[in-house]
Amino acid sequence: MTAPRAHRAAPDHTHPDHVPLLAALSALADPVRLGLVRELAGSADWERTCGSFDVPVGKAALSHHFATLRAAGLVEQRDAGPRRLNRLRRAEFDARFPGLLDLVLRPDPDPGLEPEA
Amino acid sequence: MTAPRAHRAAPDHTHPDHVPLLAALSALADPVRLGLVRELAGSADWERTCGSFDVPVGKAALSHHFATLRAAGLVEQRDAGPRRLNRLRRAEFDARFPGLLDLVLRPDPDPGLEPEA
DNA sequence: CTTGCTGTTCAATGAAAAGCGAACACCGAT
DNA sequence: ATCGGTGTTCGCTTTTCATTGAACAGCAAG
Repeated sequence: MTAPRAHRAAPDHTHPDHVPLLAALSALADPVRLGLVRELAGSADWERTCGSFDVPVGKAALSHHFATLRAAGLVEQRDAGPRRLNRLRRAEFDARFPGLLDLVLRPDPDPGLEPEA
Repeated sequence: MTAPRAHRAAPDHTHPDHVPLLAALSALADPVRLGLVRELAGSADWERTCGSFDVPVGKAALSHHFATLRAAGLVEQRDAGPRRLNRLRRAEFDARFPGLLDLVLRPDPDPGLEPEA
């Protein structure tokens, strides 16, 4: 009781182990969320707030995307005062879907090269 | 010219090398297409016709799904008389997105286990 | 307590995609 | 030429999902 507990409602997380493959794929099959994951992977744990990401959407949409990422077991969030800190669940997610994160974080070899002239 | 050429319009394929990651993920992030890929993986090349798959959709939707799979570099199709034979582009797709097909074809360890009581 | 910042929720819109039935096109066989 | 089987294309409906603006809630500081 003496510990400083958060009065804010804790976000509901889903552990990667309980995430269906389809949910994982769906979560990653979106340009905004893909950007979030990649950007998050470039930072240390708990170093990024939700608003610190460079995405072309408003706060509302952003909040929804983070909820999706939590439900897919990709992101863990912790409250720190008014802001919410994020962490990529690298090891856990990779244990559940080996190689998937590696694939997503690997630089795209040839996204849209023209076939031929 | 003496060779028996197909008068039918050949389906337009996209080589996996030219497929963006997002397109690959989107193609696989669908229950029907996921089923098609898995079922196709269980058969030898050019052994399955489009209509031979056990999916809960009509022909029209099925045709659309196959078009998506072709565009994602997952499936190659060849005309054989009135029917269209399919092949999973295992090696090529795996070279472009290492591990992704393995992941999809791996039996799901724990899709929907209840968290706790 | 009031202000300011962060993030979530609500209600609604718009766009994308999946679905179907019907019509059409192609091939092989009769 | 006609027919049966296979698959595609054409509208059209329905559903799903991303997005927004505004309202709301929590926390920190003044």
